[in-house]
Amino acid sequence: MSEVPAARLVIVTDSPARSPKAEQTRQAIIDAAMGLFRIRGYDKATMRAIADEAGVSIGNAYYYFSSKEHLIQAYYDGINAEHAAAAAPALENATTFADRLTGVLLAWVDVAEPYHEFAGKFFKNAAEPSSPLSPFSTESETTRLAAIDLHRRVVEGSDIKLAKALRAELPELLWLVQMGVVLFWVHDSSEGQQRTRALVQQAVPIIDRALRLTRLPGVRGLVDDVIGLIRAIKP
Amino acid sequence: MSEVPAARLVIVTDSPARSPKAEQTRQAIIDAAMGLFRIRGYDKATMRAIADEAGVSIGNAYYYFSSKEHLIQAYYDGINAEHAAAAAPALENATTFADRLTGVLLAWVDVAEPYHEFAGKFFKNAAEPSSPLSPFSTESETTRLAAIDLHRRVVEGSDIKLAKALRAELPELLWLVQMGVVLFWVHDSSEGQQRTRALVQQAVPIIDRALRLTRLPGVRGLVDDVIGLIRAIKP
DNA sequence: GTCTATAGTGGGATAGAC
DNA sequence: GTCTATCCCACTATAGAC
Repeated sequence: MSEVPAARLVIVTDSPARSPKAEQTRQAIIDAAMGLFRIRGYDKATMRAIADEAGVSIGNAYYYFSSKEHLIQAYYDGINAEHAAAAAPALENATTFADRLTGVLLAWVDVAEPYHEFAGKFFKNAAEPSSPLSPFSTESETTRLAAIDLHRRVVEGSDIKLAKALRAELPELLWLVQMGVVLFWVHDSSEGQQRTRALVQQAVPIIDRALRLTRLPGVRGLVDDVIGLIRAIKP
Repeated sequence: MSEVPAARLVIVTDSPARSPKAEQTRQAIIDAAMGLFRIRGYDKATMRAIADEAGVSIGNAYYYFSSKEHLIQAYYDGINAEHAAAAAPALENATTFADRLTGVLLAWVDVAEPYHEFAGKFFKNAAEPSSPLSPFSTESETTRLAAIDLHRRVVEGSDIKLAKALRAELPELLWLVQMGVVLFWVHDSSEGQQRTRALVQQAVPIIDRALRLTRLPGVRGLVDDVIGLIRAIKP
């Protein structure tokens, strides 16, 4: 259940341009950090210990990651890349909207599971608006757009029929749903995060039904207003 | 616009039992902290500076507040008390559901405004499950229940007609809406948080309409499922 | 460009005397 | 309840090796 994924996280940030050797060092630091985060927790995994474990000097660790938080950012990027990979089967095989969305959301829970224990520390920093780690920040725009794109594929490959305007906003709305799942997941201390999985499995059919109801005559006007509001508040 | 409220915040936590002298010291620390937070920002308002400003030693400051974050919690409690007071006129005078909800939500924005700049610091606690400051934690249950109670009064004093089960869950749902508003507000850098105010004013009528639609035949079954889900995931 | 070693700063938090 | 002294750690600075 709580195994580290066999494959290494392959990180895709754009910090210092890579030589093979540099890449190796960089990866060693990330591996050491992730290992220590899991064993000791975020606070007790000191930069000294991480550098030590990776077999480099503190100075060198800071050469690659300008703060302890940036180390987390690397981890965050890794989860996103893994998520895209883990979601691929669902996006290839499932045809109904509900199955596709469930597949993508559960894939995230699977991918994130090994890091659940210290994830709180990470999301804590992410929740602060001034932090570059915030999912709403410009710094994490690339990551965010990639995640939204995943949900664009959920919608586009599905059978669902919706008003054009709603369909256009839906990927972003589903990304917000995913953020909600993450918030729930962070607080979920059940074995293997079973409660989060149950939430996804029960919530998705409801979302699916709600979306189909938007074509109902009495509801359509309301949906237009919601769309209008969304567009008004987007920066 | 950004004035500190003239009246001192009277804090209602339950940390060390009060002697008059203790109360005085405690309040001096809070006053110093709030002043420095606003002038220098959270990070630069060091515990040393706060203790200094309050005329006590660092050790003494930690005697009253076991961490810098707990200093913020005291603050948070103060905002909630102020919010209840500021919401009272709306709860006494407004009769429609929409007006009552708008009044309560805008009262929060008014009360919180002077501290918008460093508010992000305490908001990030929401995301960290292990923190006693999390709005979902058992430690902040009293505060949370008081806030939910405010929304219970929004519902009870209003003209809205809803299915019994939905009506029972509504105060908690409205509290979640308020958390959403807080999330938006924290990221809102517009002058006087005008965008948040606009959001509230546009979103409330939509919520109002959506709630009234729940009595529609095609929608009723969906609402029952949502209620079922909510009850299933509540711990 | 990659890396080491080391010395130093500042601030959150604590121990223990009074 | 209050203080002083101290610890620990993130982070910086620097000087230089390969």
